[in-house]
Amino acid sequence: MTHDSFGFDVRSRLSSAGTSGGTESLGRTGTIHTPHGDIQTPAFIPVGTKATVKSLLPETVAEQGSQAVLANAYHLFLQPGSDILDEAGGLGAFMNWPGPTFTDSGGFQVMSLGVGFKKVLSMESAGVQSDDVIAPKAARLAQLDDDGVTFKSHLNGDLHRFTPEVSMRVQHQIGADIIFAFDECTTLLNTRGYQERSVERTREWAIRCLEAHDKLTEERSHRPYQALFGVVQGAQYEDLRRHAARGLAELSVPSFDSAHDDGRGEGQRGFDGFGIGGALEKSMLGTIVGWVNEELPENKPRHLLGISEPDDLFVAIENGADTFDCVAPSRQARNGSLYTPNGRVNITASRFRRRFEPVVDGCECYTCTNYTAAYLHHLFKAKEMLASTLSTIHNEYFIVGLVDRIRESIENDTFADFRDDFLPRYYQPR
RNA sequence: GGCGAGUUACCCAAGCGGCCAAAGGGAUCUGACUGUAAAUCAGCUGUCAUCGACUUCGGGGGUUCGAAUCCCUCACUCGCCA
Repeated sequence: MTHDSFGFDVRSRLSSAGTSGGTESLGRTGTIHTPHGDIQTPAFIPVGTKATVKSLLPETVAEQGSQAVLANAYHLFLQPGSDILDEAGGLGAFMNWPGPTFTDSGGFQVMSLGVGFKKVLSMESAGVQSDDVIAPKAARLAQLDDDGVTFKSHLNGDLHRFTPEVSMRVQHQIGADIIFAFDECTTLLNTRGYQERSVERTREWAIRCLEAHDKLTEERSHRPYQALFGVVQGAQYEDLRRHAARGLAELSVPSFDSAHDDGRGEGQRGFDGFGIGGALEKSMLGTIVGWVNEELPENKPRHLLGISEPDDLFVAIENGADTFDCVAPSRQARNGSLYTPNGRVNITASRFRRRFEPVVDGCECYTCTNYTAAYLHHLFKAKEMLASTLSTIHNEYFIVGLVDRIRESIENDTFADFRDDFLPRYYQPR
């Protein structure tokens, strides 16, 4: 009872013996099947917001181990326009990426345009709650209502409106293999009451996304099948998270599209997978992912949106997350912050001026096998664009490879050993 | 040889009697970045030090309660005219 072109198989489970406590672990490995290839999970998916992983050739993205890339509907809608992606034959064809692709719905952008937003907040700042604007970076560009969002383009100020239906249309035009429902992304600083209303709004939007998606899938049956993931919100509240997850998992709407029946019966459509999004207080990340994944069906993939810190990856995978995306590896690379087994280092620091060794000894990435830390240091100091390229290769390789090794450790039943070896070294005081 | 303009912290450059240890850049150094308005942003940069203290604005000498700022003088730089 699987789709002809999309599906998910669990391959092995994280043994509970390998984790703290004696309870059954939610962690697993598996395979996501898409029209453009399979993704072995857990997997880290690099972000290519505007149909490019900044500073990298698509061939290079593949060489450093990435199985898929994630682009953004909001950005591509504004520029060059999702109709152009459609004419080009879809995101993959347009950017010359033959593998699987994802697009984010634009919900997060609407949020971050509305308020100065930090996704993972520290405990201190999480203490204060308010629905007022939180430290706006500039004037608000977005206004939210129950039907959708009206916003000004950050590029030229043009007025636009996103609704669940618009997001679905845009994401169908872009044509990624996996697309996300249009959700409202709150911050930890919103009040409990606001989070409740927001979860309800996201659920209503999810229904509209499913209906619009079904219609578009029918209309555009000449295109490869696109899987739709619902997004679980609910901030740091257990009851809201569980309620949101259960609600989305149970959702199904009448479908035109019997060809893509997912097993819930002829003529019904539900989500193909799920995203976990929204405000996450770092110390609760694993707990929250666990609540959600206890409610979500085991036979569908779960994507944790916007996370890639090593400790977050371990704890999220242990709690049943399958895929991740995050801008951090590439952004930090461009800003000179490189990953090592002993934590991040700022390659622009003067101590690297004469370090004629790889950034990470023994690292098998293209950068470390061919260039020295001193050379990267120089490229940054000289503001040469090769600095971004070489650093991004290293950082993406590091995080993609880290998740690959976590996957292997689950299959070898050495997850806990690997984690307990890796994390203390990575976060040791320097 | 004559006339004019100038000399400010690592560099460029404001300041033209007190609010100046001295604007603003750059550079240096350090740090941050979690569904990318990010090749971005923040802090630091005379000395010692916790408040605070001490020595700076080409050199020297004056005027003044008080000078980077006014006067004299010397040195150097750059223009234009011989």
